[in-house]
Amino acid sequence: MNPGMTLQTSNLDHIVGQLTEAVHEHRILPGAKLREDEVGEIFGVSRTIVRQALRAMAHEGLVTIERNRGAFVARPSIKQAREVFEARALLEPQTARAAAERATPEDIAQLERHITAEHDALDRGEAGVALKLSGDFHMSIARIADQKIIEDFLRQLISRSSLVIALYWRRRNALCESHAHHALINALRMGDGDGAEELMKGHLLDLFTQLDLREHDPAPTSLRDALGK
Amino acid sequence: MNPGMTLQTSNLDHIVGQLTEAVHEHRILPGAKLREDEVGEIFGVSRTIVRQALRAMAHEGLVTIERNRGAFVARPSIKQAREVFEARALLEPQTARAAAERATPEDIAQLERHITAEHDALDRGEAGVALKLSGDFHMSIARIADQKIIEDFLRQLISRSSLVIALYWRRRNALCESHAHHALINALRMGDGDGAEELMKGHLLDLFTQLDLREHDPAPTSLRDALGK
DNA sequence: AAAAATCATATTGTATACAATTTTAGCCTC
DNA sequence: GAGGCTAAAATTGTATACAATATGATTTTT
Repeated sequence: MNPGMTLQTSNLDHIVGQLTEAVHEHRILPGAKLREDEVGEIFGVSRTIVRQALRAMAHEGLVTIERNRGAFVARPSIKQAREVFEARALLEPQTARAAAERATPEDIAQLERHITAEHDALDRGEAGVALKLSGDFHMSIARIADQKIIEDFLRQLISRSSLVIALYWRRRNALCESHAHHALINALRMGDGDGAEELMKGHLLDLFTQLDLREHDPAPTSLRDALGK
Repeated sequence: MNPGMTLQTSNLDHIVGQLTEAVHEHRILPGAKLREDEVGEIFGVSRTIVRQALRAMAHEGLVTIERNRGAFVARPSIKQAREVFEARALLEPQTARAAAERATPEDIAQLERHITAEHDALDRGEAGVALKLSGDFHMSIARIADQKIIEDFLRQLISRSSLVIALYWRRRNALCESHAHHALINALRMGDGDGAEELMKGHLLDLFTQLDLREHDPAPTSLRDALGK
């Protein structure tokens, strides 16, 4: 639309993006404290901006803010974990159907590049990166469906899913979502709405049943290490 | 849970609540500017708090923030208006079903009090208040269904619906939702999940088809008058 | 007179200073 | 050594000061 435009992303967006990515990739774990000074020093901004970022992430469900105690990466309860996947089951199958009816060849190509990157990350043993890319894959489908509001909701749900997986994922080995994602792409390519809807439904159920919804606490993380700064 | 507890709602929550209510009741119309100084003076807080409040409302979709230009009550586009009701159609029927399966007698009683208040407001000619109560009615159903996440999503959708109605409502006369709401309560009382789901689906479709999705601009509002301060 | 440029004002963006609260460490008591 | 009190330090909450930008009036130019 404006090819030469220097896609200016604000300082705030950058901080939210970096922190969000780190949480999605499990470099910062649920329960970790996000001190305002520390974050501000890392990114070279004042606490004013950091507080905006943390509040934005709190609105997305990624962060919990406790008055006078600070911001922590959220720890979804077992009930919340259930609700996250129930909500996804309500939104995503229908969205996959809409995407199947609208997907262009470029859309398909982009999804395939996504899958490739996801696979590569797994090969390199970067499970966190693969998980993050998997979330991006689901977001892409919502984008193809051209439903901005549902896309927003899904962003929150995928963020929370990442936390749920960090807390309740059963096995130590990584999620292997390639097959399900491949099948979905095929349905999208064929314009098979029914198939896409069913595949997505099954995929989400599959993910959910691999959770072990028991209480336990995760190890804390050093923020500086997680952000590599 | 703690009967004597002084339900302390923070200063910030109070401002968000007051502004949100004013928008829901159409005392402040889409496009109206919310100057930080003005809001701060009205509520007796500094711009720091006001900015938090406006950003929170932006996250809910009630406010649009334009860099260096300020915050305005959001003006959903026609496409967004459509998406709002599509999303509601995806979430609310299922939620009504869940509510029908869980509603207690107290829940029913509360809903009926709601309807009464709504009716009274209409009798007094306070269309905005009635609209706000109608939104509360839908929120109550989500609460009864005991789905916090969907409740959050629905809050955003109902907020946006209020803006959509302000912009695109066809007739000058008020929405008459009493009948649909009464029928819904009956289904909930009977524990009739199927009925509740169908009634909600029809109710939302009914609302949507009464919109006139054409462009036009609304009159601006004085903030002080709207908040009565 | 219309359009453009300029300056003054108003408003928002960010950093900093100070207040309020929590956390931590030290010390005492038992 | 465990528990509890006190004081210091660390951290967050809010207001204010200053910088950057946008807005609106005035003047200048054509």
